Amino acid sequence: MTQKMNTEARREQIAGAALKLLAERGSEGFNIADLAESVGLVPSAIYRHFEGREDVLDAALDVFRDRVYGLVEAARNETQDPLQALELLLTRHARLIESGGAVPHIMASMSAPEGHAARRAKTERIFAGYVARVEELVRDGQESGQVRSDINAATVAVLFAGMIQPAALLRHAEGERFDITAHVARVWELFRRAVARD
Amino acid sequence: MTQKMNTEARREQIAGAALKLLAERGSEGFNIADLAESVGLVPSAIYRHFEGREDVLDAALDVFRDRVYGLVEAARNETQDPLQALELLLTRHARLIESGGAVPHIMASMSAPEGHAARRAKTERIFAGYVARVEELVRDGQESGQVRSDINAATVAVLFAGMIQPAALLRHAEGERFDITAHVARVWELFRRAVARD
DNA sequence: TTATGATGTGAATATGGATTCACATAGAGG
DNA sequence: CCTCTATGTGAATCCATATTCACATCATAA
Repeated sequence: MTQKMNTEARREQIAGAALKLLAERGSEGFNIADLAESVGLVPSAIYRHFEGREDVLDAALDVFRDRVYGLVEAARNETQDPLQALELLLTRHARLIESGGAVPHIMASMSAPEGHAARRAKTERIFAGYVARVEELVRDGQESGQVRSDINAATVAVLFAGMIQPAALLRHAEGERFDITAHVARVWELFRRAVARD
Repeated sequence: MTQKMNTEARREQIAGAALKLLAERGSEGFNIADLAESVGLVPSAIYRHFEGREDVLDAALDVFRDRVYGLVEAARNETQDPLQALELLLTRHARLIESGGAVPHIMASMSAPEGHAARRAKTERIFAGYVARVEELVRDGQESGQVRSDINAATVAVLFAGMIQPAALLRHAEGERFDITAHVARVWELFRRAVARD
């Protein structure tokens, strides 16, 4: 028998594994059997720690949120320079995606079916929260004079998110062939030119 | 009984309806019963015109591809000015999204499960084809001297796609509250500054 | 007008996964 | 060392959908 664990540790382990599967296959391809196998358990064991499938997905989204928001926090703490923080953030995203992290198909959960409105709402909140955090960074940049003040911070934040999403998609589609690090470096230059005060 | 139609017309009708549902709910929430109802048929009738669910999704993706590529063609034909064509294209995307068109969650099909590799591959091809077309427009712009020639056309094309995806997501999430037209107008200015030769 | 095939219908049937349940056992606390 | 409860297991069961099938009916063309 697989070694027993207390439910708190197990929950975290399962949620993490679920996020990984979710990132690989999207919520459509996500199923309890594979999840259980990926943590060395039998399907029914999952129910010792979660109410059911939706509960697992909910927990996975929590992990996702913490990880992504954590990325923003880390970038913020690493430098006082807001523009540099954004660049750092972008790079970290690239690294996370490269390591099969997540991000792309998670957001696809936003298109969750009617019945799973809660999941959808949660994903939307996470995305909105992310954009809001980036927006704040942009505002800081405007106050520090590095970012043009004649542009809308929210718009910039959405554009920033737009640098990540398609890259993640391409990475998922083309795999190794797509050099996300190089792409991100190039697209950053474009972004900088768009938003930096000359 | 619902009026009979010859299979060609019916197929088109069904594929169009399927695309609509897909855009609203994603492939996870897509089911034959709702599809049938949306065209005033009974579920089993769908099988008179399609092999099965995957076949329907395949046809819906065809409609999507034609529509999106058509947008690019239309923008191209409307003006000789490549940069203006891109702006037109962006605006048209916004309008398509606004009218509940599609785009966002379709691309989420890229995360189709293992078993549906064909669907996934097809979606990837469509996305790649879209980016390639935009890239060509960017190249034209570089040749005409409107777009900086020291930047990578492919990178610009991906960034362009990145202006649309998150906007579509937000539109889906926030609905009317998100003024996609206004957003697109603002983000276009950013994009222009990033890529236009001064 | 009528014969015929194509299209539509409703009632099965099939299937893949989630969920439940009765039973087994590890492992923490006394 | 013993007990008792939380955790793990395998075998059902349930359920939502896809899919099939026998039958009905419309559309068309001879």
